[in-house]
Amino acid sequence: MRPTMTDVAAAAGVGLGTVSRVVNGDPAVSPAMRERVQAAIDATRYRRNELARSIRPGQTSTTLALLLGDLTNPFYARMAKAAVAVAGDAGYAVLLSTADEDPAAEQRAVSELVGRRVAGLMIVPDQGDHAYLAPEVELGTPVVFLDRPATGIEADVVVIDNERGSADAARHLIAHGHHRIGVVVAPSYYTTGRRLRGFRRALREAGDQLDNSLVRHLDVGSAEASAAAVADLLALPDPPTAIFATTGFLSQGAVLAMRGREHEVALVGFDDFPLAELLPVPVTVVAGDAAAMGEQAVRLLLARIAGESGPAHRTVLPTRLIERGSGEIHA
Amino acid sequence: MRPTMTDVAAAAGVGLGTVSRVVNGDPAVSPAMRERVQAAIDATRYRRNELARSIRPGQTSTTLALLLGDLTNPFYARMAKAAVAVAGDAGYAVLLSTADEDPAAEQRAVSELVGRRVAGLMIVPDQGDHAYLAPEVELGTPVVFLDRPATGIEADVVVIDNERGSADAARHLIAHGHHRIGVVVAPSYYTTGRRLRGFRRALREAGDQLDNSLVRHLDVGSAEASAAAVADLLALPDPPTAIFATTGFLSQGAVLAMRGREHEVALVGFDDFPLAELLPVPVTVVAGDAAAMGEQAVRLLLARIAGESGPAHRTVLPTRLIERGSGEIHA
DNA sequence: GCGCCAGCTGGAAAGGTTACCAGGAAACGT
DNA sequence: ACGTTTCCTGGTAACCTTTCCAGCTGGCGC
Repeated sequence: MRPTMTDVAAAAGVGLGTVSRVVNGDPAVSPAMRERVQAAIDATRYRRNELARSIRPGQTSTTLALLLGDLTNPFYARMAKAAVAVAGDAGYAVLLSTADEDPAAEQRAVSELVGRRVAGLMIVPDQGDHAYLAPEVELGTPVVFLDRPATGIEADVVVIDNERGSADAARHLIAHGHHRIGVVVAPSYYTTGRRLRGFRRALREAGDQLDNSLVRHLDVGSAEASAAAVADLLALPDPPTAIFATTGFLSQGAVLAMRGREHEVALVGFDDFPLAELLPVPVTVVAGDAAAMGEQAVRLLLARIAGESGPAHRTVLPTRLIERGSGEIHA
Repeated sequence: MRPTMTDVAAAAGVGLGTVSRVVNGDPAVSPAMRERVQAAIDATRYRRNELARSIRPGQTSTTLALLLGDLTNPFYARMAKAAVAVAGDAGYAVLLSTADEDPAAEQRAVSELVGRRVAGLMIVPDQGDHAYLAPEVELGTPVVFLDRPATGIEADVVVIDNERGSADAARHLIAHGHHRIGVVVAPSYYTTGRRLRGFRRALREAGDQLDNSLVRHLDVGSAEASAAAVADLLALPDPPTAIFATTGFLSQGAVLAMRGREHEVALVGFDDFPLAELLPVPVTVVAGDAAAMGEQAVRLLLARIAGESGPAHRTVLPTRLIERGSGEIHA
């Protein structure tokens, strides 16, 4: 159906090897011959078959895989966008796969991707054990974890500085006079745990203390669950003067619950989200650089593909506190 | 490096063909033999090489390609998520590529993808000519366009009903007593043109007329540009009582510009966006079903891959008016 | 002028899989 | 009991590309 090198060779009346050399820009071919073959390539509309190319031994395909939970989360969308861009610049395509936080689905997806002989795997891991990846890594498929490390295997990882970011949030609230702070914590594993820890520690270092009765651990990380928890907190006899939400979705839920009482309660959230500055009361956020995370992951992968074999790298990206004036106590 | 069928055959002491049959679930193999081979597969950790598999004649790879402009746009993110999910269910992986609205980049990306012998292409096309795709389609790679049709080639397309959706928006505003309506139009080609047309026609059908001096065509589709244009409209001696924004980003810019005057001016926007209901004044939107668009595109592609060869399909998905109470005139 | 080297070209093998063909054994019918 | 059919298995070719090797030609040095 599609023209092959053989077709081009026949059209140009040359050998197969010569066509290959021209296609790959091998300098060991005379200008006249190059021109003749190129004409045949154009005439036949030949396009090199990357698949056939990468079944050769030692050859690794020029495709990376990105496996993540939810593309609808703007953080992951930005991450994916950056990863695709950087990979594309290096001549790599990106196979996108989703696992929706389901360990079994993740494992199935990895199996699919490995079957396609991707040159490297980028994974936003869930809390399950990732020892099952060891044979793949051993067989030469490098793996990079994003946003959170994985248990059961040692591999490169790119995370943001959850603790420091949360500490910044805590200090921001303290500086604005808050002592009674409610916290909504998403049911995640690594990131939210770190965020709570960093927040708590910063308070302690400031001579303050987090009131555990004001910390709500949610069963699901949805805005609705957060809204319910925050409403509950605000209904207390002695409600908190500020809320810290550990994820973007939770912040949105908090905004929902604070409707009409925006000026009584301050809100700081982890993860920036679009429109945060347009809300009735602008929300101060701790922003992680999703694009940098995606870029760094690709770079790590490319280095491993190129043969780098040192110990696992751990990249910790800084966060940025974006103050949007939600700190003052108005009540 | 990685175990191959030959390794499995050697381990099990059987022929290559038998291994292939077991791997592919061919029923013409005795249970005893199946078990023996399966044991060897498990022992060697064999995984079928999809690349080698798909270079065979007639065989098409089990990979689809999705080429879009901006993954950061929540509409496209939802679309991509749905497409990946549906494709995955059918055993297809999705190669994600971005073109950032640049015709040259798009063409380069398509070339890359075709080189990887994807079984089908999903493209969110920009305004350039797409005749260059004709040879690919002829050579058996089906193409589906999403969100907007492409010129220069006949292919399946999935769009939303831009005109009817905008007409709904117009009727909504009329029903709430608006006659002086400002419109911000993004510099896009197909969608925004349709939206403006549908909006204008609905007004005319209601015996009203769109004042062209209140229609602002933007050079860029950013929130900032929209904010500037809306601010300009609101600064008129006789400002509009309502704004219609033709895209989600433009709506957000309008919200920005309307700050502090939310209760004087109504806002209706095309495209739903997160947090629209949390804004100072909830924004009524015309929502297209991005997920349905992605799903339908994959389905069309799979049908074509399966051999369907009729004329091009044109799927027009309905929109939904989500009223969030922004219609009343408060001034 | 002859030999040698460099430069260029052609051919063949390999890589992992599938499809097809042939062959062997067992079972069944007569 | 013999022939035939069915069931199962093994081997081989083909897919498209790259790599390696061999061979050829022309040029240059001595």
